[in-house]
Amino acid sequence: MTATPTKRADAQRSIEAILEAAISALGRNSDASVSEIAKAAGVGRVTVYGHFPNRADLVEAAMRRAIDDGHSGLEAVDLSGDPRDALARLIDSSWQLVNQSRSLLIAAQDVLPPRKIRELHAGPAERMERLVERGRDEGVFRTDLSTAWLVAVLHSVMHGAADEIAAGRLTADEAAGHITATVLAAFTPPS
Amino acid sequence: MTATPTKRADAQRSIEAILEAAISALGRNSDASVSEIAKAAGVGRVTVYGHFPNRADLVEAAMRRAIDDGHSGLEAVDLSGDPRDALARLIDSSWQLVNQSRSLLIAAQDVLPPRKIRELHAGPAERMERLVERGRDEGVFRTDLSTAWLVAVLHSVMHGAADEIAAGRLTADEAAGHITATVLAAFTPPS
DNA sequence: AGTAACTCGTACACACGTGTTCGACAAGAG
DNA sequence: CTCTTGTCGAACACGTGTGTACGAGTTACT
Repeated sequence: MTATPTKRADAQRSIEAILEAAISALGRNSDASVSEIAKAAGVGRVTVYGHFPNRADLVEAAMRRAIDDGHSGLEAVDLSGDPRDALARLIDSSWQLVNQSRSLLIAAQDVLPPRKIRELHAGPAERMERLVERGRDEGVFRTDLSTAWLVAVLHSVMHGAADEIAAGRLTADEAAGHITATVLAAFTPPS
Repeated sequence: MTATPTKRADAQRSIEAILEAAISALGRNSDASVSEIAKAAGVGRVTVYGHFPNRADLVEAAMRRAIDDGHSGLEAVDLSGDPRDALARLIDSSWQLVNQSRSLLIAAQDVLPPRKIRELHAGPAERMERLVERGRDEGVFRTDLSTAWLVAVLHSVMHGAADEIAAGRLTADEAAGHITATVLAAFTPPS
């Protein structure tokens, strides 16, 4: 009868540790096993299954957590003023997140259906799209290509930069500048 | 004593079928098993191991074959004249290949060390780099970013386009034009 | 025609990951 | 303090993929 509405403090700590470990472990290796994640969390493998029914559910929870954490930081970015400057600011802030959790994204893509992925990204993606739309309206971004394509290009270039860093041909410091310089040029209306 | 220098005609046919099936199967599913590949080739799984010691070696051979096939087609592309036009022509020809075998590339990345991947791509990549270099020398491509980065951007955008097609937000027909329009703008020197 | 090369199916050994069950034990909540 | 909740390790069942071994049958060279 005396149902316990909230989880016990003990359990909350475990869940916390597991999610953090999952983000970290999957960030390094996109197909890390549940055992590895449990070990990284300082927790037994069985305990993980006590809180998450599947590996898939665990990955989804980790993904959601990582995105939510990043999203709150992104919302602080000022998107007013010249869209080009605003885009540069947004890239500066987004880039770190994309670079750190790109392996986690791959893990999610392996396990989750595409629509789930899209649903998780809906929040951050929307702000980006609105900014691009505004730039198009104001004539500083090109309109001969669709907004969806321009956003996709931005994503591609960021992921490409992450690959270049992994390959050792680019340093993390240079990346943001390169991305901004490239994307801004790509978004400029053709003369 | 009477050593047979060349493989028997029988065996050559099998190897051929296996490689073709591997390219096709891995092109659809980057982690297709040896069984699947063998079945697709109309051959027993054991026969595959008779010609390729590992799954990794098989993937490498398939990758090499796919690249060589594509490379010979790419060599026919005329790279003289305005570097922008030449780049457009090269993209037109390269795009199909990248789009078709992107899943195969993923398979290769899963199994082969990065330096092997790079080594396999060395041939096609070199022509591309030389073209970009020439464009930079002639002042039509920007020099404030490294050649390596510009080439990486081109790759990223092509792979991104492949993703967009897979997601159903872009048709294969539109792709080449979008890629060219985007990359040409990205390569233009900043005013 | 004879011989070596090749192919096939089945079966085995092995490794790895997932998800579940069990019983003993610790820790939080009332 | 007591009882519920959570944790732990070990073990099990299951599935999947890799690579190897064997024996019998078939195909191509000479």
